[in-house]
Amino acid sequence: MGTKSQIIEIATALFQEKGYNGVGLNEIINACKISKGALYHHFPNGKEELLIACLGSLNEVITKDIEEIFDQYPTIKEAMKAMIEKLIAKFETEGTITSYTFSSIVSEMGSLSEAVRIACSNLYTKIEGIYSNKLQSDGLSEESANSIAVTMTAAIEGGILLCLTNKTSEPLKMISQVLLRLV
Amino acid sequence: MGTKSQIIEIATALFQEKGYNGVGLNEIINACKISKGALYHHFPNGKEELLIACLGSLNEVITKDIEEIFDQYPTIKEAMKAMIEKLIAKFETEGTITSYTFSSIVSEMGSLSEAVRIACSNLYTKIEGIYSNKLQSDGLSEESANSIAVTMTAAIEGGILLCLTNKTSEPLKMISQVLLRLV
DNA sequence: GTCTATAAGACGATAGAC
DNA sequence: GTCTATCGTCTTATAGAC
Repeated sequence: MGTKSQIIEIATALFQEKGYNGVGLNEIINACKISKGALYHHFPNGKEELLIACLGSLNEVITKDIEEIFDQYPTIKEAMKAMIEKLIAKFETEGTITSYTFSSIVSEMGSLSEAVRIACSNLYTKIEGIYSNKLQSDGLSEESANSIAVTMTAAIEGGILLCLTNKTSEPLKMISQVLLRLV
Repeated sequence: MGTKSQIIEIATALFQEKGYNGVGLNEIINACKISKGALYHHFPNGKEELLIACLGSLNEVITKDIEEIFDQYPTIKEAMKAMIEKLIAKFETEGTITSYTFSSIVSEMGSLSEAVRIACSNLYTKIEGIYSNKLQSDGLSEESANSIAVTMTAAIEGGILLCLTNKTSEPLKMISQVLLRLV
């Protein structure tokens, strides 16, 4: 079923870029070239159901994407370096970053439901898990690996915000250097 | 001039918590117990003018607050530790963090104006500057201090997002430990 | 400087035809 | 499964009285 997954794909990018409240259903159906009726056929409970579907899809995409990079490189140092470089390259060509971030949705959580919070929490947990596993296979203790994994997740999410705000990829470049010094 | 500054104060907290698009003018005037006419008297250009006033006010408040903490402690290590502990204490008593974060506004920037982006950029630059100065007075080179300052800014902003998402202060506690190891 | 009343439009959501 | 038409609500913003 192409339509439903196409809606999810397009809506995900819009939500990441502008936030949940920053995107209207009209904007989504225009971008997808479908009608309001079609949208509500696939998501009978409306906009928030669509958002949660987007977060679920994002979970799969991000996990697959990051795991692929992490399988390519033997140590966390190399894998992390490659991952952030990919992020920077995308930012420099496209002018925006949507890849591994959903801070736009998280930061509006004060006006969203508990189901959304849990979906976001699952996503962060999954990302942290990938980092932590690689750190442990590099020889770190579980406790130490978890702390660094959380810091990496936070620094990258924050770094993306800084890049978008300053319209330059410098913050992520600096952060990459500093994070690599941690391991 | 009580009214105008009161509007700014209340609106700032709401914007930080729910994002720019997550807060309506009606919510703001109800919280301030004023009328729509009064709001537009003080901010003739409407909601975005109010937002920019809020970011300017936030600039003063955050700077003063962080500088006060940083003046109290001789090294960045102690100052940063105290700052994050203050953040955690506030989160644990109030259940939310609005203090030194405006990611909610930044992350909606895709749907906001250039003037807003610049106001946010100024804020991040100012915070980074405080960290960097302290790092340099601790003996680090300018280049090294700047990299670490940016990483600290990003990690704290990201850490706040993780705390709000997971409804626990653990992420900031872990991040504090790791960041302090950097200096 | 603050108020009420109102405008014009966008919002999310629904009904019913095809 | 997709469409159009519509509903009620909420949005930002304005006008004009006091």
